[in-house]
Amino acid sequence: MTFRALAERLATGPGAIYWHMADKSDLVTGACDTLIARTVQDCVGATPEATIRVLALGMFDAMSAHPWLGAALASPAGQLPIVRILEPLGQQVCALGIPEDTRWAAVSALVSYILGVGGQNAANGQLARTRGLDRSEFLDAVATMWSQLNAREYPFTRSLAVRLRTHDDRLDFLTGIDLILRGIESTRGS
Amino acid sequence: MTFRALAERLATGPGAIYWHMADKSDLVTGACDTLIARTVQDCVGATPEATIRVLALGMFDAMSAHPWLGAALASPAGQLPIVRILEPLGQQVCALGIPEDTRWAAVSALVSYILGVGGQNAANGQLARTRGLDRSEFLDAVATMWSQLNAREYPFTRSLAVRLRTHDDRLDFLTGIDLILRGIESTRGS
DNA sequence: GACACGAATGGAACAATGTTCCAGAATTAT
DNA sequence: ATAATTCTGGAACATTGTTCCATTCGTGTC
Repeated sequence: MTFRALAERLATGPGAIYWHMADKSDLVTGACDTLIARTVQDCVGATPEATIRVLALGMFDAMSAHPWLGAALASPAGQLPIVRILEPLGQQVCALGIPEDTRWAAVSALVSYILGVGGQNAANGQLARTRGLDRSEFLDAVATMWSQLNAREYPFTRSLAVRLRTHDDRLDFLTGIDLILRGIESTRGS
Repeated sequence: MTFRALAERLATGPGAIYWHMADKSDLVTGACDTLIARTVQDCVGATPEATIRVLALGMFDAMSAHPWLGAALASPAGQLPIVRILEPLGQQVCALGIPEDTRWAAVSALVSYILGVGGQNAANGQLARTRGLDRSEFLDAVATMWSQLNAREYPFTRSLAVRLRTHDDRLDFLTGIDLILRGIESTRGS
């Protein structure tokens, strides 16, 4: 979304926008903020783990629905949008009974993973869009490239090529969350 | 790094560069590729877990040393640079004895986490640089902002503010990797 | 040795985009 | 009604990726 496009949609000029906003990062951060606030509120599950899953999935879906979110969340660090995600995750990790000295590691791993997947997905989507491919065409292209890799150097990647065409991003994402959750819980006993 | 700066450094014009490269993404992808290839080669540890740790730390250090890497790795998805990371991680996960149907989840979680942390760190660094802050000043600014948050809405984030000033990015990153590794290994039995 | 032809150069120009400027319109206060 | 402040919107500026093209360089040929 460019400033001129925004100005046209608002039937005004760029200058009018700059009277209300300092710069583009202001605009984007604000949009992130309201969107994430809406996404994060009323995320409750039966258990802390379930709540974390719901939160993570909410973020995943928000980033899928708004491709700019993934890219936008990468830049304003420590800012309000990130805190809006950090806080409920942290509260749930506390509720899990994780000792204080490992809470930060647990929460930071969750946040990094969520933002990492989101950013990667957003980039994939944007790449596909600029090339005029839909999702399955894009996956096909990647799978084909992977299957053509050198068999001796890239055995593992080649073995993934088939599975790639039919995989479910959302499910894989949730599996990753569960993986981290299990890792977190295994620290509780030690 | 802008094309004009690059042209000046090379004592030539932009046109000369375009004779050899298709566009900027070509240039960046190429740079990523050689850098990651160098980073990933000879990553060996005593055990698969240790090797994964070494690989991840290598990527972390490379992204710290070259801030553009984090941003660059977000865009070319499924491309060679990503595959260069995916492959050795996958091989080590295989060596861990993870059953085939959960290998993808394990590897994809690792990759997403590594890229997520890298991207976030790169963004933090860039933000700090544009504001002319060094690392400790930047952490101070974030810690101060966090400690001034509303106590009722953001208890967890506030409780992190103190710890933030003295934390070690590299160590936290490795802790996250260990978390995921433990989660991966706990799937082996089930 | 002169010439021809493709490879490579480098600087000017173009297009898109974030940003600033400013003359004026709209609104509000006195 | 007048003055001052707020707000608008379009023109202009700076930066950056990219393209164009006249020119130069190197190499093989007669």
